Formats: sequence, C-alpha cells, structure tokens
Amino acid sequence: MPELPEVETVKRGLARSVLGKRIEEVNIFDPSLIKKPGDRTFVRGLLKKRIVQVGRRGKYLLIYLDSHRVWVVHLRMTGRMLFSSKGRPKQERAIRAILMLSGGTHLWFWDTRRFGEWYLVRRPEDVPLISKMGPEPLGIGRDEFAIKVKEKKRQIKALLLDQEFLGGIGNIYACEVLYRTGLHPKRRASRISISNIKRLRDNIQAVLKEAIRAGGSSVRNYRRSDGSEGWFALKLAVYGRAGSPCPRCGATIKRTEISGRGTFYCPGCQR
DNA sequence: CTGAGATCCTGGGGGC
DNA sequence: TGCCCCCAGGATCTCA
Repeated sequence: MPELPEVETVKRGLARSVLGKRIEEVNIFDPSLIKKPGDRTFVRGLLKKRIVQVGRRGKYLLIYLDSHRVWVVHLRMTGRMLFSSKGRPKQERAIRAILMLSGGTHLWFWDTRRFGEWYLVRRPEDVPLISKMGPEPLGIGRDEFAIKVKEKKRQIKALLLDQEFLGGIGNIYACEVLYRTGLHPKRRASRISISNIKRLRDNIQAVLKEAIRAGGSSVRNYRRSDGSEGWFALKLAVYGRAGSPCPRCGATIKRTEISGRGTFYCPGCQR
C-alpha cells in the first residue's frame, strides 16, 4: 500500500493535526497490532504523553513523544492513520485502535488486512528493518547511487523494492520510475550504464516529489490522514494499466511478475 | 548473492 | 445472488 510519498503525506497531515497534543485515552482492539513492547506496556507508554515531533524513515512514520520514546507506525498494505476533531469514529471491524487526544481530537488506525505494525521504542533504529534500511531516495547523491547499483547483479526492479538498498520505494513507484527512465524492470543492475543510472536516480527523485505534491496515489485503500484521496494515481503511466496504450509510444502496456509482485512496463519504451 | 514460493490477513472484482 | 479464483501501495522466511 503506502510508499514513501503516501507516508510523507500522512506525516504532514499529522504534523498539522496532532502535533503538541496530549494522548488522553488509548484503546487497542487488536493486540496483534503491537509488535513492541507488548500491548499493556505500549498503552502505558502512550498515556498522558505529548506528541512533540512527527517524522518519517522509509515507509515508517515516527511519532516522537515527550517521554523520549518514539511511537513507530508501519501502514503495510491497507493501514490508514486517520484523525477527526468531530468525535469518535463509528466502530467497525477494520479499526484496530482508537486514541483520544487533548482537545477532543480522535486518532484511529483503520487496517482491513491487519498487516500494519506499531512499536514503542527509544530510537527508531530499535525497529529491526529501520536499523538495516538503506538511504533515503530523496537524499542520495548521483555518484553514491551509481556505485550502489553497479555492485548488484539483481533485476533492477527487485533492487529498487529492497528496503535495505533504498528506503521507501514500493511497487507503484518502482514501476513508474523505470518507465520514465526507459529501463526494462528485469535489466540487471550492474549492466545499466552509468549515465542511465544517474538518470534513474534523478527520475526517482522527480517522481517521488511530484507524488508528494499530489498527496500520494489512492489506487485502492490509501487515504490521507484527513480521509481524503491523493490524486497522483491519475498520473500513473504504467502501474495498473496493462492492456492500455503507452502514453509515450502507443505500444500496449504489459504485466509480468518480479519477486512475486505485479510489474507493469511498456515493451516499446523500456529496454 | 539471487530468486522463487509460501505466509501473515481481508475484501473487491470478474467470470460463470 | 452465490461461488470460486485472482488480485492487492509490504515484508519475512525457507529452500534451491
């Protein structure tokens, strides 16, 4: 579900709505949501704490508390962090937890498939994947990126999806970025020319920034924290468009599979 | 090191 | 309407 631009959008929404508020009430309906440190300790760790900062690392949301602890949220496939100042949401199956904040704002976690994860830790790096995570795609330089790509023999799309390689790219943006660069998703990383690797890095940054500006892509389940949709889905050139004509060359967009994920590309433009 | 496949879950859509 | 199969913005684990 949400990738870097979606998580960034949620982060910005929370920064506007819940920053500085105190957590007055915590209701966990599905204890399997809490990965660390166990749900009772988790609830105690949140109660009466103030939210002092909101951040993001890869696809993880980082909510800093005034207790020197970080509440870390991963939305996985269908998670939504939603807020409302107009009262408690109607109870439904997909809501795994509800918080009440000072001033009467409610914050809740909607997550149909229940893959989402919450942690309460001292530092973000205490979450296993965060400690191993590769650099932020928006921060990496051309040369550093080129060196990293050149030393891998994997299919380029599998590499982009690997969070230990770069943190934050997922299935939609991996497809879009390769399309924009004219690279076939199965190309071996080490065999791509330096100049194309640099173009790839530039396109990664351009696409992610455009998507952030659009509030992310609501293809299916993703929503911003105020419940609205991001509209970048309208600009997707290949993702989910198998059978449609390529906007650039008119060839029919194809679907294949790479590391078990649906992969969309244009056989005309991507070599 | 790489890749394939199964697994954790629920729900929507297409075909019959 | 019902049923069955496929598919889904993620990540981990085992096995070859």
